[in-house]
Amino acid sequence: MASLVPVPLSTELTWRGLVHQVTDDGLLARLDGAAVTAYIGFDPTADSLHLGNLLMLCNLRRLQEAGHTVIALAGGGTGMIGDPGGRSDERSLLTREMLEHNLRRIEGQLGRFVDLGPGRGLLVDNGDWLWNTGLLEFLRDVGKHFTVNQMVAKESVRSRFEGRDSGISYTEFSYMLLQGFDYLQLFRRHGCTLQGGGSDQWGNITVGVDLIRRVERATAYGLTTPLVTMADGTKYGKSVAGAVWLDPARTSPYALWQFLFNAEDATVGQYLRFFTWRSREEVEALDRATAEQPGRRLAQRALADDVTALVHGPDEAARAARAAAVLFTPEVASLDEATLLTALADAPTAALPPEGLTVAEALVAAGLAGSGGAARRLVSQGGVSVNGRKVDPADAERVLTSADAVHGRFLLLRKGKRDQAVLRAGA
RNA sequence: GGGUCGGUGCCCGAGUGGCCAAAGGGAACUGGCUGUAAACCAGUCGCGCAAGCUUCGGAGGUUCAAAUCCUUCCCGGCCCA
Repeated sequence: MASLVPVPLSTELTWRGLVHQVTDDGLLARLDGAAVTAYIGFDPTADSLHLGNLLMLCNLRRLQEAGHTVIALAGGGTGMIGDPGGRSDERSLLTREMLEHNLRRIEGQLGRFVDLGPGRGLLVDNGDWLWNTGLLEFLRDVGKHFTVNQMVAKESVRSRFEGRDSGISYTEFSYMLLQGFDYLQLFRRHGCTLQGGGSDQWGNITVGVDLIRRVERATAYGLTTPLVTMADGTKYGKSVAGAVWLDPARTSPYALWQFLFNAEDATVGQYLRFFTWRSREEVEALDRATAEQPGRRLAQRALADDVTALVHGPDEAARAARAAAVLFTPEVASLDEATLLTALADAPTAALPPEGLTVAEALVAAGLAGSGGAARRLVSQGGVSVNGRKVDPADAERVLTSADAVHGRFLLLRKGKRDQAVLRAGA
């Protein structure tokens, strides 16, 4: 995982396409020099980080590997407010209990991606200062440095002014000041002089940079990364079922691997640059492979293997890859039980009720169809196979018996080309 | 607090007493072509095998009949104080 080649960090970030905007053109050169302290914030809006956050985690790690000190900031304070950016409507506030829960879970995840050793990295919670700052103190020390005029001009706020039926509460309007205050705190406490984030964070980051200049008369920097999007322009990391999470309980390693493996040709190269540690030569070779032999999906496989390993470890990645290989073989039914068992360990599974089920009922039980009608529709459209064999469109009501189960225990159901699930009997 | 406009299916959005399970678009799903891509083409897209049932912010009401009318409550936008 460590970059063995001594490529300057600025070069590294540039060829990977990770630099979107910088507050000062001199920043990249500085990154190749003496160690700086950098931070990126993560708000605990859910109890797990997702694929979108992973890019920021990767960036932190790249900074760290280049010798810089990194701070992962968990937004125990800002999470109470909610960033208005990128949203068309007001957020519903999290309760303090939910927030606490999310915070603990996310802090645990952050610690797995950045080295928190002394002098290497730090995990902080902005609740540490935000909960203890008085309102008057905040208004005088922070608010005084910004005019509403400039705050209103920020993209995150302006978009909420233009919306026909949306507005923005004073609460969310204040968010940028809180984030600016965070940066100031980290500057004072830890000498932090660089804040990173997605391009949607630009406005918030510059508030902090300005604040530090005005209050401390010091120069701090901001660096944003392009927003990761899919070929159709939508935000990356949202699957059909919602976000792709880093918590294996929410998104299994198998599901993560599958999501990555299905990356489009048009964007897989960008993802490899963003999310993996492959060298420029390797990535460009994979680009060529995609161009010349797209059907082999070598780039997608590399992406799925690397990122799954990064998030869940190499063993889980290998298992997910094996499960994919097995489950997408037409001969699944003829595999021996041991192979099947290991392959299925990661695939979505549900218990097989002892009584006979119709094909339609089995699909619902396995979670592949939301209702009986939907299940029947799928079968009649020819989109279902059981144990690798397509179900006749007229057979939705056929009762599956133990004779249909592989090794008497497994029912391998597949919807369409990609969606697989297993019903298994007994323990 | 006053005025005013609005809250429709995953999202946007039409519908203003029956012809409404509710137009249209997007998303999504299946099939075809492929490569477990993309694009494109076709079909599907509340629940139910069906008869039918349950939906249009919540609760009541008027009516043979309500997403559509009335009352009230909740939520949001804009303007005023």
